[in-house]
Amino acid sequence: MNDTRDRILQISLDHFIEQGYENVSLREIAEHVGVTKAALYYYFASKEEILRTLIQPFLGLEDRLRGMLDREPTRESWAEELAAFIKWILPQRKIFELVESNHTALQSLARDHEDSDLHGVMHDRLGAMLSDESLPLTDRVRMAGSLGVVVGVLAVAPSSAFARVPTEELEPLLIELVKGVLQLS
Amino acid sequence: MNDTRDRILQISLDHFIEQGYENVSLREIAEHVGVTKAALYYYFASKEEILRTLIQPFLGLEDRLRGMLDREPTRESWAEELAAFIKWILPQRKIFELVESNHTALQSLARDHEDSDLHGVMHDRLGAMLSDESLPLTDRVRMAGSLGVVVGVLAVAPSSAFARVPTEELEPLLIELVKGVLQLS
DNA sequence: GTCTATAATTCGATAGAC
DNA sequence: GTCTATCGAATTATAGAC
Repeated sequence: MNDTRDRILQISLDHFIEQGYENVSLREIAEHVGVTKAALYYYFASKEEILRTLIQPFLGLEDRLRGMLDREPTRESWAEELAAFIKWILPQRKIFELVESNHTALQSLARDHEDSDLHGVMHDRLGAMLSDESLPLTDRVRMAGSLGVVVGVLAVAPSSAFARVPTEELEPLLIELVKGVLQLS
Repeated sequence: MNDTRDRILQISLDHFIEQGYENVSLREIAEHVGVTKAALYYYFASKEEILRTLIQPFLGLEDRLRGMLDREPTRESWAEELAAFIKWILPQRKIFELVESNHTALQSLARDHEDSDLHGVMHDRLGAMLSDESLPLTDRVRMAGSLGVVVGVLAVAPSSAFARVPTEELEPLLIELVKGVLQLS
């Protein structure tokens, strides 16, 4: 019966998104779950492990991004990669919110463990790509902007806004927007 | 001679952006400034006051946003408002980064004080606008996406990427992108 | 203005009973 | 599995000397 464990995860997810990982205490989580702080430690070895469990679906992302950015992207290839990313990310929108609203927490999480540094890799590779002056500035701005579209619709906009719009409806709209920003439509 | 005070602000700004407000201790700031923790309290009454001083240029934003969203925006009016916002925000890019990477800190900051709730207002109004089902879904997605473009280029992209691109060069590119996403070009 | 020293609180984590 | 009780560490903030 993993009921308690599931509720810990669900409540942690909600609170981490709304208040930020660092501002949520284990006492607070335990209160909402209806147990004491100590009970949390029966299921998770630490607060960080709760966070790490929540973002587990994202761990494959690092390799994905490495491949994505190693190929010296053009506007065309970037559009294709972003489209694939959109399809992959849409069913996990809420966890994407968690990741996007807790950059710094994930950063230190990866620093301590020799864990895969999700956001560090993304940040560095993105920086390299967008700073590469062999590409025209307009292209680089469009690449950053097209990524911003995805983040904007899925994570910057209040979750209430599009939370109930089904994935299948959102996906083509997003892909069309991305292609538009990259001047490929 | 406000030299120490200025260095406190500058170093705090850098660290808050890179590590997140909650993960930066006053001890750490004092160390980098070259004084002791206690000296910070000669210039600022609290850690929060350092943050509040840094985002002071943004305090006018709340009224701006209120007006922006009270007019039941269309794609056209939203494009105009965003263009004005871009022009206003560009000279303060770094502080925009601070705001964007510290949502939750600013949220609790506003909760305690009866201060103007910068991000709370933005969040609520945006949510209302983007949830308003009297507008077609495509328009609402485009509005969210156009905002995402701005955030993406100025704050999501690593600061190294476009930090040295002059404002006058970035402004027309951004405005063109926004208009494109809103199908107005 | 800046220091040393310390108070007061909170948090993550552990020990051990049941 | 969950509890009570507590530890140790870190943090913000203050008091008072210089």
